[in-house]
Amino acid sequence: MNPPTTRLTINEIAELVGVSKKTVSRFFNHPELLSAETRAKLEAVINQTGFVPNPQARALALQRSSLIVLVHDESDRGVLELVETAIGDALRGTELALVLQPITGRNSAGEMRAMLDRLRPMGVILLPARSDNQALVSACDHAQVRCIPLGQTREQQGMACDDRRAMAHLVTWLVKLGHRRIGLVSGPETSIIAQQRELGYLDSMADHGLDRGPSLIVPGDNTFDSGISAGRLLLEVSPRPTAVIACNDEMAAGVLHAAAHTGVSVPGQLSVVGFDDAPLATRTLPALTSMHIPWDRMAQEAVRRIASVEQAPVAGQRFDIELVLRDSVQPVTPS
Amino acid sequence: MNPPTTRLTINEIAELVGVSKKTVSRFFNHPELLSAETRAKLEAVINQTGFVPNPQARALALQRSSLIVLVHDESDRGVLELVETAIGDALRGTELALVLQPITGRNSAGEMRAMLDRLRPMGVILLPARSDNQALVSACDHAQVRCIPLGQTREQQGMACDDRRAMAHLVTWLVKLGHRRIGLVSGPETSIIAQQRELGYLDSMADHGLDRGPSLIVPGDNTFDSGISAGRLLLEVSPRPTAVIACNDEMAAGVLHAAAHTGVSVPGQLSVVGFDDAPLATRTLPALTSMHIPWDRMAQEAVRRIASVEQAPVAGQRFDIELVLRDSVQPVTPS
DNA sequence: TTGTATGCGTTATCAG
DNA sequence: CTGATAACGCATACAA
Repeated sequence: MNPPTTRLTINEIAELVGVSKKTVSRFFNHPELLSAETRAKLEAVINQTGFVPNPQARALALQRSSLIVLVHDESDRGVLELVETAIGDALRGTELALVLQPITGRNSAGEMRAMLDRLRPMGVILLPARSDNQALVSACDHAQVRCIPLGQTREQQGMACDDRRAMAHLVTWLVKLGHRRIGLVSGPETSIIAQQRELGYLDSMADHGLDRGPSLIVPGDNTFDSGISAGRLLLEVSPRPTAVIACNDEMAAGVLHAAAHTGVSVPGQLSVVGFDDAPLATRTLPALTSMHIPWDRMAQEAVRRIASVEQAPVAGQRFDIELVLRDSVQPVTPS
Repeated sequence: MNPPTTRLTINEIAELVGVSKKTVSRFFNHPELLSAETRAKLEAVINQTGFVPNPQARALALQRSSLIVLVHDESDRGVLELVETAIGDALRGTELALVLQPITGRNSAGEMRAMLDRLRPMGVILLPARSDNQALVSACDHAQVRCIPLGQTREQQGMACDDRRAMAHLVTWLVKLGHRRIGLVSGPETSIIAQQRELGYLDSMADHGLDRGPSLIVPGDNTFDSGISAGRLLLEVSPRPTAVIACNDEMAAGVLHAAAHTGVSVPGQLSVVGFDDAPLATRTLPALTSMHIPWDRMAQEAVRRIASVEQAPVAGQRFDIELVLRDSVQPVTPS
């Protein structure tokens, strides 16, 4: 059942079947080049012995390991959590393993190159806001490592959603509920996703002829604390917004806290909506209405692309965003 | 600065310095066996070129990779998040990388052996409730890889706290605040940590001569949902508890929800305290008073032990638990 | 379609 | 203290 002491090698399999080791190797890498007969014989023995090629040796010969690296910048634990779980599921029963690589410093390209050089991974998945960083993608290209950014990027590669359109729809929905003063807690300025969402907000506010003055837009950095600060600011503008959109759930939770500290009830006096639909959205009180970004599906598709043998450069793919209704939004009550 | 195209190998370093490759190898593995002179020459060239031994080749020769595996069962994201971050910090600037390995199935020992066999990691860190599973520790021992369970275990190995004593203190503290009816949402029955905490609760309740009937103890499984269910149950017992302790923050958040749905105000009518002091504890409303388990320090110490060259079997180490005061607890108000 | 020889970059053995 | 040589397990020319 399980190799008792020492593992089988390709040599022993070869001997067992009565072929050369190269033939065994081919069974794994180019099975189509084998005669049906030898293939069958090999398959039998390999299944029976449960032989698996040694990944370390493979890595040395191939200059490429069986690792998938998830690069993140620790700025958004919610997304990380979602993606981690999804990749874990996708990798179950696979030979592949997931490496978690925080890259936070200024010299991110350098850190990336060093990592690539050490791990020689099979592929890299970039999480926002690292997915924006074209230098990281280039580093992977240069190292011949497949790289898939998650979330919108300038180059439209990778797995992404149409954040601009989704945000516009969200604003329209709030307007239909009677909201006229809608605040926005935006994400990091340098983030393409944050930019797109802000544009969607501006689009839609303009469409509805609503005030979109700068005081209604407060920049955040995706952290809970920045959500609190932004929320405080937003609650001070007058007339006070009746709804606030935050670019992720962490910040939305921060807005909830700001409201509580200011004595503003949610959703009674203020509606709040987040982005990502992270686990946190269900933990808060009231539970957060949130835009569901299918991070899990994007991650799983990314894994598929990386694991696939196709040589073609991976084309981008688009996913839909859906609104998940919970308890933090209410129609405006006529006063 | 950075290797432009192809990496340097030990051979080229050897040639550059004018020694054999074995000598270069020794520089990294047994520097004490080199003459001060050769060592100095090597050091100069190695620093200058920034040469780093290829981990894949090293792994093949040594039968051991430069990976540290974090094994978890997805039951407690809060702890995972804390530990992940801490390990990330500890590994910064190191050659080591962190792989994330969920092990959830019934055949956990089998999955563990397969992983060990494939990755041949430098060390394994076990998170609760996987740290309880002696079979997993044995699998590591058998494979000669260093294994460090986090949190209390039957064998008192690894990094742990005195959960029983801490829980007893917590109960005493609540009693001093005037609480007499104190409910407990316990963890998974099979978890040593959960057992110890329950014992601590029982100890202390008995010491204070308080009712510790079974209705005040509701089992949970560390998930948010189980916290909600347990909270509902606890709020129905009469007379109603004035305080509830949950064995982790996720479940404590669930109790918060149960209270909200039942119209019981926290901390006004019900005090709630959690365990772990996970990020979630600050996100909830009210923010959770929680027992701070130093998961970060335990994880970093575990990494240190794994990375150290010492041959001695790693002895266990004890850490302190501290109460972190937030907004979910209040003294009992005389009615 | 299959086998032979060689390389991948490092470490360990055992001489000197 | 140091160096030639053989592992480590697999993959890729190239030849048969």
